[in-house]
Amino acid sequence: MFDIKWISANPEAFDAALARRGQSALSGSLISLDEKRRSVVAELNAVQEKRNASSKLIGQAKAQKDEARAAELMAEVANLKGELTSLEYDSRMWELELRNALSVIPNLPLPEVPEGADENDNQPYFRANESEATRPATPELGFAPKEHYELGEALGGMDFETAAKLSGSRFVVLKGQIARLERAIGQFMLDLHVNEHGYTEVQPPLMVRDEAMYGTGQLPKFDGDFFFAGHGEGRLALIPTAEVPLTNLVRESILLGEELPLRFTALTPCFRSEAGSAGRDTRGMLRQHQFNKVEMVSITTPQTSGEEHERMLACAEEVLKRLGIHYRVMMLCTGDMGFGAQKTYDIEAWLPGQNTYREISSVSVCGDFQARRMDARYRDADGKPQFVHTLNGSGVAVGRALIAVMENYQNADGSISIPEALQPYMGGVTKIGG
RNA sequence: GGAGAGAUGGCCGAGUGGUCGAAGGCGCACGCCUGGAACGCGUGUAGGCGGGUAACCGUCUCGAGGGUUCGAAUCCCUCUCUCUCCGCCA
Repeated sequence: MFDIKWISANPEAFDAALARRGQSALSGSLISLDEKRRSVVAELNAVQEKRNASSKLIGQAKAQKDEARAAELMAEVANLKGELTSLEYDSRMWELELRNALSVIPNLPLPEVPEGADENDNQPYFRANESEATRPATPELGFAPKEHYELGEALGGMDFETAAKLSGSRFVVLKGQIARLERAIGQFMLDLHVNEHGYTEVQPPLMVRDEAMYGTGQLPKFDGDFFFAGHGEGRLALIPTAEVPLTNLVRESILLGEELPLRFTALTPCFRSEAGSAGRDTRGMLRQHQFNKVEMVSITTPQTSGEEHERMLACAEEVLKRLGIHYRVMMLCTGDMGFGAQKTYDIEAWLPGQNTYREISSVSVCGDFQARRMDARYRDADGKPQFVHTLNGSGVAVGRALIAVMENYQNADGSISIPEALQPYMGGVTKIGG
């Protein structure tokens, strides 16, 4: 959500940034909408002022028992009534119109974000002092690696057929040590962020109101991408990511500057309809309707969101370093970024079975885009309320981390070694199968 | 699911139709007092929107929305949420 005042003051910058996202110019129509709105509001205020002044005089006249004077004033005010009603209606309408127009505009990319159409234009990202060598190496398997579902099915721990009987496609039943491994990965990551990265563990609701979905930008534009459960007359959305409840934790509030940054993390199931991805990644558990994910959310001041973004990326990377899984970091181009993001880093894990990198985490800074939608503010040094900045990142997707562990730690006999970091969570088990 | 109570500023709490954005207290900030503090005294202390370079002015907001009225925190309707008791239940 954008500040119409900012757009009015910087129409060229606004349209230029939109153009980088492949959107046509909007400042002209938005500004004229706002001008109409403001002129109605100004008129409404003037009439209200007149009415209020007269009403006070009526009170005084009545107090002095001057009924004649009171009657005269009352007649006067009665005439304003129709005008008032229609102005109130108009101002509400223009307000809504402007809000609706603003609510479907995606966030603007930061200057350093590379311009591009799709994922092919994303750019590898390294910090200073960082290179391939500072990240875990690819495994030297010495045999033809299998894909995770081949391994999982052979081990009897991954059952897509039965899941289909229960729920259809894009679901899986995990069993035995594979189920335990999935749990271990989630626990390990959650503990890492809580114990070492300073995040507060949260167990949020998995079903949320439309308002919460609107706050983080999932609605109104992407209604078809989610599951909804009927609830009374209305509905509740099954969260597509814990970003929604974690970020909305601060909605409609004014925080103290000293409280920031706030850092939340949660391990939750996520639900996505995958409506637009028929035929993509249909085998295995890469793309499911339901999956677990550890999410990180930070609430910061505008001054610190940039460095928090780097910090959050490092927190997510640390998961892969500890698991010893090779990965790369990509800075998403303008065409590949999500609706609410100003800048996004994707972490892509190396999957030997697929012989490619696949996204396992996405870390975004949203500026005040979500804060405006949620009305989440803090008091700055002058005590003035300002919108916070919000960030979110996976730390990381559990289902995909399971895939990565299985494919990277597979042995020639189809067994899977357990990375050291996970062994305490597996009751000391060092290998599955074999 | 049944019965009842309630929602006011950072917090507590008064206010049942008229000058109330709202008494009083607490908290907080600043000033005075003090060697320094406490005490005491004084001043200030919500947010949105519109106008204005600004000081400031106007307007809206007492859970949300609608209604009655010249005028609503106060009256009426609907909704949301919270609490208590009963029933059911992981």
